[in-house]
Amino acid sequence: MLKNNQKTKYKQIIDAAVITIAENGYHQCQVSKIARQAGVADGTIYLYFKNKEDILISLFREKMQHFIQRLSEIIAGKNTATEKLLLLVENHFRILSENHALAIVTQLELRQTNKELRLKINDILKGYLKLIDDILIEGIENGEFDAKLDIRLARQMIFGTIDETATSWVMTDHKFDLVSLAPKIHQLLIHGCGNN
Amino acid sequence: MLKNNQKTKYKQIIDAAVITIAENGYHQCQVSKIARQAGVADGTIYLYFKNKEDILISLFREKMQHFIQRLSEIIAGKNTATEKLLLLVENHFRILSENHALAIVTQLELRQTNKELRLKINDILKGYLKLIDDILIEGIENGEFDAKLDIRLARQMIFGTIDETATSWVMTDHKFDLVSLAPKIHQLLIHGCGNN
Amino acid sequence: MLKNNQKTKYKQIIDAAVITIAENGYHQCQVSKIARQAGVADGTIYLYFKNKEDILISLFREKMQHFIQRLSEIIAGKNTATEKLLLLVENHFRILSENHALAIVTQLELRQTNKELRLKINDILKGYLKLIDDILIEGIENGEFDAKLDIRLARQMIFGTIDETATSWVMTDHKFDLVSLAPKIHQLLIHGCGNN
Amino acid sequence: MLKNNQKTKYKQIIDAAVITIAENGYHQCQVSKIARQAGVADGTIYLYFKNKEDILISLFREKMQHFIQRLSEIIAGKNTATEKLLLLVENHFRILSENHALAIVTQLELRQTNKELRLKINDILKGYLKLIDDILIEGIENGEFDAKLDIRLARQMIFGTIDETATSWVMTDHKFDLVSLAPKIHQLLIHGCGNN
DNA sequence: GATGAATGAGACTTCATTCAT
DNA sequence: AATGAATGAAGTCTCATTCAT
Repeated sequence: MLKNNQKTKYKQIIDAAVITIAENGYHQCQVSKIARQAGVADGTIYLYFKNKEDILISLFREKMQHFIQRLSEIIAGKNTATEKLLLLVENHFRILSENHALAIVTQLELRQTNKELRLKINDILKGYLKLIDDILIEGIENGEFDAKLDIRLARQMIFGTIDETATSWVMTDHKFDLVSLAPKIHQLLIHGCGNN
Repeated sequence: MLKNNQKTKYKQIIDAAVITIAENGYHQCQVSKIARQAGVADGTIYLYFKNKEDILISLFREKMQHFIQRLSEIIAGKNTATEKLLLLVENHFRILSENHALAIVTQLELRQTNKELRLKINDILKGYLKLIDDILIEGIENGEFDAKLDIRLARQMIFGTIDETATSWVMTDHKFDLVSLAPKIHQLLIHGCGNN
Repeated sequence: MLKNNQKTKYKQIIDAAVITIAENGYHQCQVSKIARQAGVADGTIYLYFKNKEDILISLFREKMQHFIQRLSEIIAGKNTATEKLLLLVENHFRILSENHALAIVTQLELRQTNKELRLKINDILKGYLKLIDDILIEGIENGEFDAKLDIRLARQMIFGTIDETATSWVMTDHKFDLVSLAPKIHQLLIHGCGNN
Repeated sequence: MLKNNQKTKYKQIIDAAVITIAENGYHQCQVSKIARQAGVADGTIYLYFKNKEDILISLFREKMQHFIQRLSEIIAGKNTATEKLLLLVENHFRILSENHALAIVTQLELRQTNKELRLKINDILKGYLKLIDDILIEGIENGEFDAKLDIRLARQMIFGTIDETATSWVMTDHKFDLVSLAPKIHQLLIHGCGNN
C-alpha cells in the first residue's frame, strides 16, 4: 500500500512534468509549476527526484521503457524484417500521435539540455536502437537486406529519418497525420531514393 | 572604412561566439564570455546584436550562408543527381570536420533553444533543404530517382540521416572520420537497406 | 517503566545530538540526522523536544548539570580556594578531554546560535559561574585572594581564560594535551603575568 | 577616480553589513537587506564580494586592520610592557564602546559561523594576538613579567579575559561602562587573583 | 507512543541588458 | 562608437515541523 502510494506519486509527478514541460518548454517550466500540476508541494518533488534534471531523465526513462516494451510486443510475432521495420515506424509514429505532449517533450524539450544530459538520454535510447539493430541483423541473415549493410549507419538512417519526420511534425503543431506517412517512409528506408 | 570596421567587429563577435559556445555550451556561455573572447566590452555586443539569442541566430545565418554557397559551387557543374547527392553528403561532413567548434554549435548547442528560436533556425535551414530538393527533383526528372518519390519525405530522410550521423560524431567527441562515411551513407540513401 | 523508557529515549536523543552536531556542525546537522543516529523517527524527536533549538538547550543543560555536579564533588572536601581553583581548571579540562564530541559542541557549535539562545545558554552557565564565585569568595574571606578583588571581573578572567584555552584546543583538533596545562594556567590566574 | 569609486562602494557595503548584521543577526540578515542599507542593488554586492560569507570575512579583516593599526599607534611610544598592556585593554574596550554595532558583530554574530569560517577569522585575529605576544616578550625581557611565563597561555588569558568581558558587556546590551573596567582588569592580568 | 511522508516558506546568486560617460 | 559598472528579476532546493495512521 505504501509502496503503491509511492509509485502513484512518482508517476503522478512524471505525468505532470510531461504536461507542464510540453506547455511551457523545459526552461520556462519551474519545479513549482510541475508540483502544482501534480497536486503536490514543491518539496515533495524532491522526495522522488534528485533535482529538476532528474525529473527529465526519469521521465524519459519511464516513457522509453513503455515505448520499447510496446514496440517489442508488436514486432514479436512477425516473420520478416521488412514487416517489422514497417511496424516499428508506424507504431513509433502512432505512440507519438497518441500523446502530443509527450511528443513535444521528446522531440523538442529533451534536446534543450547540455551535453552531459544528452549523454544520459542517449544511454536510455540505446534500448530503442537495439530494437532497430535486431531488425537489421535479422534482415541481413534471412537475405531481405543487403549483406554488406553497415548496421550502425543503417540504424542512423532509420532513426534519423524517423526522428526528423517526427520533429518536423511537432514543429508544425501536428498539422498532418504522422502515422499515415509510415508506409512511404518504410519504402524509402528499404529501397532508397533510387529508381530500382 | 567605418562600415568596414563594423563588419569586422560583427564577424569578430560571431567567431568568438562559435568558440565560446562550443567550449562552454550555450547555456553556460555568458555574453560577457563572448565579449572577452572577442576582445570587446559587454556593451559593445549590443551595438551589433539585439540580444543573446540574436547572436545565435546571426551566427547560424552567417555560417549557413557560407555552407550553402560552398555546397552549391561544388555541386554546380555535376551532371547526375546521384553524384550531386554524394558530393552534398561528403562536403557537408567535410565542412563540419574542418571546424569542430562550429560542428558542436550546430549539432548540439543550437538545439538547446526554445521552439520560437527553433522556428527561426528552421527558416534559415530552408536554403539548405532547397539544395536537397533540387537534387531530388533533378533526379526524378532525369530518371535516376523513383518517379513516385515524395520529395518532402525523401528530403527528411536525407537530412535526418546526415544530421543523425553528424550529431553522433559530435557526441563521441569526433572519434571517427566523418567524411569517409559519405559513400556508404550515399549508397544507403540511394538504395536503402533492401537487397535490391 | 514507561517513564523510564521516556527518560531513556530522551537521553538517547541527546547523546545522538552531541555526536551528530559534533560531526556535522550545528547548522549542517539536520533533525533527521539526529533521529537516524538515535534510531528513532524524525517525528519522535518532537515528542521529547519542542524544536531543534530545544535539543541544543536541553543537551547543554543536561551535560552542564553533570559537569557542575562532578566538579562540585571534586572540590568539596578541599581546604583552600587556591587548591579548589586548580582542581576546577584541571577537571574542566579533563571532562572536555574525555569527550571530544561534547567539547566540540560546547566550545564551537553552541555558539553558532542567535542572541536569544545565547541568553538561555548563559542562564544555564550561571550554575558553573557560581562555582567560581564561591571559590573566589572563599579565597577572599580566608585571605588567599586579594581582598579588593572584583568578583565579577575575576570570574570573567577565570572563565574567559579556561574557555579561550579550551576553544583553542578544539580548533587545533585536540592536538595538544589540555589537562597538563592546568597548573600553569592556575599559576597565571593566581599570580598574573607580573614578576611578583 | 574609478578606483576611488570602487573603494567607496566596497566600504559602503561593509559598513552597511555591520549595521544590518548587528540589527538582525547574521542568519537573519539577508543579502538584500545589506544591499538596501548600502543603497545598491543586490547584484552589486557580488561585484565586490564572492558570496555572503565573504562579506563577513572581509568586514572582519577590514575592521581588524584598523583595530590593530590604532592599537599599535597608541602603544608605540610607551616604555613599559605594563603600561602597554593597560593601553591595549583600555583601547580595545574603547573602540568597541565607540561602535556598538561593530561590537555586536565581532562579539556575537561573527561566531555564528562554521568551523571553516572560524579558522579564517582566527587567521585574521593573529595580527592582534601578535600585539599581545610582543608586549609579553618585552615584559619578560625587561623584567616586568615572570621570566618563566608561557607566552601562549598568557596570551590566551589576556585575550580570553578581554573577550569574555566584552561579550558579557554586549550580552547585557552595553549596560555598563566597559572602558572604565580596564584598570581593574589590567590589575588582574598582571597580579592575578592572589593576595600578593 | 511512534512513525515518516508531506509540507511550503524562504534566500542566495546569476547574468542579460542598460546607460552614463 | 565603445565601455563596463550597475541593475534586479527570478528560481531551485532545503529542512524544520506536522499529522494522519
